[in-house]
Amino acid sequence: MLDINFIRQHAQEVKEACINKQLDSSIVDQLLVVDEERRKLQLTVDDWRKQSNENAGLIKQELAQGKQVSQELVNRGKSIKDELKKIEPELAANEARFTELMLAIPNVPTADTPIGSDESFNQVLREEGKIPQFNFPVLDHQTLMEKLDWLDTKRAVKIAGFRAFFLKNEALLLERALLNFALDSMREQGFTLLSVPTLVKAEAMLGTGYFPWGQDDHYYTQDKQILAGTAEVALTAYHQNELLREKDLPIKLCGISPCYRREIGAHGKDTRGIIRVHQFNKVEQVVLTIADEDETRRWHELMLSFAEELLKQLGLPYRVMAMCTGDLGAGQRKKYDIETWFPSQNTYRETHSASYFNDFQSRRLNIRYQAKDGSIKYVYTLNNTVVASPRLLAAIIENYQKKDATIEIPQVLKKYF
RNA sequence: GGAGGUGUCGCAUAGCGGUCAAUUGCGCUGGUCUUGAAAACCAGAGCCUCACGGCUUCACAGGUUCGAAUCCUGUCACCUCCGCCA
Repeated sequence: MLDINFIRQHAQEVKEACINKQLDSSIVDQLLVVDEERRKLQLTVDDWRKQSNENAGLIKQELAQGKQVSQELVNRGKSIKDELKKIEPELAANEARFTELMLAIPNVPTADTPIGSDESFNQVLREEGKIPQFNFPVLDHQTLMEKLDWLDTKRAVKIAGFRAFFLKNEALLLERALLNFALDSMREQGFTLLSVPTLVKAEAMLGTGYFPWGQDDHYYTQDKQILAGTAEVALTAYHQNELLREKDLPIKLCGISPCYRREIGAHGKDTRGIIRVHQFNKVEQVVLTIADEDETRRWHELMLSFAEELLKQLGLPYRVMAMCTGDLGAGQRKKYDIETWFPSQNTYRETHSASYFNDFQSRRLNIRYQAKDGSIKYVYTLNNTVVASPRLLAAIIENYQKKDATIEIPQVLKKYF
C-alpha cells in the first residue's frame, strides 16, 4: 500500500506504474474520486459528532449543577443521533471502497528497473561460474534420477495428480543436505532461523501484497486459510501490528517451509522433470530495515550476494537478471532473479528471486518502528530465496552428472551426508 | 468438544455509564540544568488542518443510551481446568 498523500501528489507516476506492470490504471482515478468524497463525508460526520459531544457536555453541566436534565437537550441529542445514523453508513461504505482501491494500487518501480511487458525485456547483468563441458550426451535430471531410483513421478501422479513427485533414496539425502547447508549459511550471516506456518490467513496474503492480485495462484482450505506459496508471507508478517525500535533494526529472518503453487498460468510449461511443481521446499530470507531507500538497496545487494555465494560454493554457473516492470510483482519496487544453468536445456532457469518493497508491505501489515528522533515510521521490507528444492536439486544433478549417469556430490554438501 | 476467566496508548498497570485523550511505573523523543553523562524538572508521542480548531482511540464488529473503556450481543485471541489427539 502506498501513502494516499503520495498518490495524490504523484497520480501520473502511479498510473504509469500500473501500465508498466500490466495492471488497470483507471483505479488511480477511481481512488482519487473516492478519496475526495471520503474527506468530505469525514468532515460532515466530524461536525455532527462535534455537535453530539457538545450536547452531551451541556447535559453533563446541568447534572453537575444539580439541575434536572432538560428534555430539549435530550431531544436534540436524539435528532443528532438520527443524522449520524444516516451519514455514518455512507462513510463506512466509502471507506470500505477506499481501502479496497488502496489495496489494489501497485508500488512504483525504481528508475533503474527496465520497462517492458514481458520477460524478453529482462536484462542480463552478469554471468558467473564456468559452464560445464561434457564429452558425452547430457541427460536431463528426470532421466538421471529415474536411472538412479531417486525419483518416482508415475506413482506420485497416480496418488496426487499432475506435477507431483516422490524423491527417493539419496535424492532425499541430497535435498536434506542442501536445505541444511542453506540454513547454516544464513545462520552464519546472523539470521534468525524459523520454521513457519504455511497455512495462513487472507490478511497475511493481503499484507504481503500477494492478494488481491494473486488469488487464483493459491490453494484455499475449507476454513478459508491459504496455502502460502512461500515462507516470505509468514516471515514478513511476523511483526504484524507491532511497533519496533530503531535499535532492533535490521531484523533478519530466515525461514524454511513447504511452498504451494497452483501454477494456473503455466499449463503446458515444464511438463517434464521437477522444475515446476505444486509443492516444494524452500529456504527464504527476509529483512526489515529502517525507512531509507539507500539502506534498503544496500540490503538488496547484500541478500543477492548471500544467494550468489551459496551457488558459488555449490559450483553452479548462474546469471543475475534485472527484472523488467512487467515481471515485477505488484508490490515490488525492484527485483533481481538468479537463473542457474541447466545443461539439458542448454540455458539458465530461475532459481532465486530477490525483491524490495520499501514500505508497501509494512503499511499493509502495520509494521512500524520508533526512529531515533522519536518519530514513528514504517519499516522497509525485502526478501530473497536462499535455496528452493527440488529446482536447485535438479540443477545440481544435471551439472554434476558423470558419463555413467551417476552424480558427483558437491564438495560443500559432503559433510551433510 | 465442555466449564470458567482475561483482552486499556511501546511494555506493565488504574479506571467498571458523564469529572476519561484516559491513572501510575518503565521505556522512548525533545528541552532546562551539566564540561559530558546521570539525577531532577518540563514538554511530547493517532488522524484531518498552514494554523485556530475539530475528530478519533480502551481486542474486533454490532447494540442500548442525550452520553460507553465502563452495560448487552456476536466474533477473535490468550489463560486455567476437564475431555480428545499427537
